[in-house]
Amino acid sequence: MIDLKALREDPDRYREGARKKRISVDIDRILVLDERRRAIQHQQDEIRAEQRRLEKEAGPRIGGLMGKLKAAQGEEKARLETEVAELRAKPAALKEKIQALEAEGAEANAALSEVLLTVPQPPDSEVPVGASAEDNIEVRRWNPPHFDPARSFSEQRGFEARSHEELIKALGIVDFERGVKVAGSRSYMLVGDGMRLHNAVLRYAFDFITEKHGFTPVSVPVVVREECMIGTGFFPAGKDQTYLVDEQSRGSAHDLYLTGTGEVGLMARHMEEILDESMLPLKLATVSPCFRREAGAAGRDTAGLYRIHQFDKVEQVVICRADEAESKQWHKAMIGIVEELLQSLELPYRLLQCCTGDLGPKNADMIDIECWMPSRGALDGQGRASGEYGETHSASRLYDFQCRRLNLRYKGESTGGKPVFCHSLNNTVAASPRILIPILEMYQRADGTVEVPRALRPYMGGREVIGG
RNA sequence: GGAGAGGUGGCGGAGUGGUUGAACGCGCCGGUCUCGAAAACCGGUAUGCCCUUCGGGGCAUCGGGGGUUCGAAUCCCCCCCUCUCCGCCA
Repeated sequence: MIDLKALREDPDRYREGARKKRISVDIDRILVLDERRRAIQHQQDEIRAEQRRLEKEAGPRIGGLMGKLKAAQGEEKARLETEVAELRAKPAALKEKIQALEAEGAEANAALSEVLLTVPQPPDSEVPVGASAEDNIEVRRWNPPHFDPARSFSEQRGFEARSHEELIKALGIVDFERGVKVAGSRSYMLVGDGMRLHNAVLRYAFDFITEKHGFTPVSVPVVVREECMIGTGFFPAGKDQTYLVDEQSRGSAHDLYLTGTGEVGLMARHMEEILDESMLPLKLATVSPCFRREAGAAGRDTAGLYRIHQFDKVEQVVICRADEAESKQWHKAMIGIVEELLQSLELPYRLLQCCTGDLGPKNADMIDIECWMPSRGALDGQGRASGEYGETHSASRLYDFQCRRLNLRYKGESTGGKPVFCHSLNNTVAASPRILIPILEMYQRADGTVEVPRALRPYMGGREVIGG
């Protein structure tokens, strides 16, 4: 949610922000609706004030007259009755006016809040302007010793890389056929060492973020109410990317939605709260299943573990004071944690500064982290992939956009005791099975077996190899 | 699924038709006392929107919506949510 007052004062900033994000939103309509709403409210307030004045003087008079009326007779009685009726009529007339205005105001309000929810957070000025992920800008790369994605896999390793799909098939560690039988396209079932490796990564990542970096472990509901989806900024824009649990047709009051990330539960946990400044920053981490419909992605990345409907993810979230420098610092820190994790897994990666067109409605700034995946990218003459970076992490900085929607505030000395919306940030720690792609492909050996990364061995019962 | 109880300010908890935006307690802030602190005592302490000559003023808000009434936290209707017991169940 953006600040309506700020929009009123500087509508161009929001026009420009939406334009840069390639999101269409009618700012003028908001200004008109806002103007109308305020005019109506103003009228309503004045009439109400008048009504209250009347009611204060008319009440006791009516009481007095009613007393006299009991004793009165004939003309006197008729006169008193008329007077009482007059006294009663005035506020009644005002009430009708108020009700008419109320209806009008409610309409304007509803229309306004609906459009307001679609106004994206303007991107930070330093975010490069661009149309889509194509225009994202590489910030830096990191390579483990003995491997550089700039040179071919075979040159460096002495054999041709197999894709994770080939490796999986040979090792029998993912059952796509039966996954599809059970749950439809983009479904899978991890089996044996596939499931073990998946769990190992998640447990490693979870311990990494909670034990090593002090984030508080929390579990999250993954079936949530709509307020949580709106509050965290995923709705209305992402509604068709989300699975709907239709409970209304069964007589329940509300439908529920499957979350696409643990971020929803972690953030929504604190909605409608006023935190004491001393509690901040809140550093939270969870591991949860994530569900994504992948609507509009038909035909893209259909094979393998890259784009699937359900996966598990360790997620980190920070809720901090409304301080630009502080939240920027947390953004860096959260990215640093992921870099440390990927380096410990010795996976080549790069950081991308996402351009405005790739940000999504809620972000002011976003850094993607991509791991090197030998099986992706353009094919050569022999049908061999050249390898390509593939997105595995995404670090978002949102200022108070999300907390405004969630009505998540804090107060303390620095706010002068007044409640102020918090800032929030989120970043992947590890999402699996997607992260298994670079792990399997980078750790494969000439004989088709896969070495277990050193960091994961404690989580694999000390095993060093999968297969063979 | 069946039966019942309840939703009031940051929290606890009064309040069943008339200056009640709301007693009282806790918490918090300021002051007195003290070398300092605690205790005690005194005072203050909701949010949102709008207007403002920046002193302040107006309106709304007691789960949500509608109704009765000159007037509703209080009465009536509908809805939502939470809790307890029973049933089922990992």
